[in-house]
Amino acid sequence: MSRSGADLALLLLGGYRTLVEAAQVELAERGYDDFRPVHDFAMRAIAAGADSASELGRRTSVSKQAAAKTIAVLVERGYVAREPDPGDARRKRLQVTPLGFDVLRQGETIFDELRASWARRIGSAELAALESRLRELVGDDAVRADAPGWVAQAEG
Amino acid sequence: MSRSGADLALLLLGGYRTLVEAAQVELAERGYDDFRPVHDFAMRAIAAGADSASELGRRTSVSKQAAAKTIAVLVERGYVAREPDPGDARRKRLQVTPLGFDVLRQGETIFDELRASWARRIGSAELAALESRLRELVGDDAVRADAPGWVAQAEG
DNA sequence: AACCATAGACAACCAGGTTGTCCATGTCCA
DNA sequence: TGGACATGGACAACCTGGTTGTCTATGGTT
Repeated sequence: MSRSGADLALLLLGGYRTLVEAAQVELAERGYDDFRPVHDFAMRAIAAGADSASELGRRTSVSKQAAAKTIAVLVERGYVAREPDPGDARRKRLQVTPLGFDVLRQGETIFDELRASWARRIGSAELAALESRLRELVGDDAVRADAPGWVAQAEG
Repeated sequence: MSRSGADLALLLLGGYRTLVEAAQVELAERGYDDFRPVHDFAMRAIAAGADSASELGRRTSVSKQAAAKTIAVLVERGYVAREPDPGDARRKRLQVTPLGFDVLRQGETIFDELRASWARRIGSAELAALESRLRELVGDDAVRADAPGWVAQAEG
């Protein structure tokens, strides 16, 4: 029985952390090493149309320089391709590669499996209730929005 | 209605982040600038008896060097005092100062107020249920343990 | 043609971590 | 008592994921 607000915060962090750590381990076992939430965020934004470093920065609430650094690692790992934009010589067009989509899909699956295992433990209804209370409290957009800045940090 | 495991993770992160950001802002308004969870953790460990950098490192699952860096900022801000240990010339004894206890107490109060405001929004019973489900899922020790490494990162 | 906005590269810096090395001190044991 | 080992802390170099500032090349507008 926690009466303490600080404990509540730690429980929430603990939940996030538990899921992410498990996902990271599982992803590593499937051959995608050192894949972090920040990479996932960036790739999703790119897949969703952020096709340049500046645009990625804007969409993820991060400086274009920070975005460029993340892109550099994604390119190096083969998850994202960067090629000159034929229509604008300033830009380098970004594209998620097939390998990149693989890791996105697997990450998604893993998180869904983790959620399912939680549902088995406390019951589907309870989990759904937990989610909807939380959604009420933090708002729907906490889920999209500028998680990255934070996500970057809530890792290990 | 989220079916997605990824959304669940983001909701949890969003919750943590919402609380911490609000607390940070409020603490800053009360004159404690740039006080981060990592500082809170370290000070609590010191107050609980981690009276040297090495010991603090052990208790917070961090290298002694990292602990020393954190201590340096706490000392610089006057939250922690560091003085030679009379009984062992290798050690520097750490102590939370009265100012340090102030900020701890206020942080605690702020988090409790935030929790209360959440309780007003979704109902005490609902919030308590949310906490106990979460506790079931992540375990009690997620609340204590080695949050620091993570906390360090789940900031802004 | 002149001017301004934009994309991206590069460099310096910050926080909070890591590892490795080193020295001074303390402890233990033959 | 002396030598071996363990411990505390300082220092330096490095990592990641951010920041700001500056610079160049290109594009768009008037």
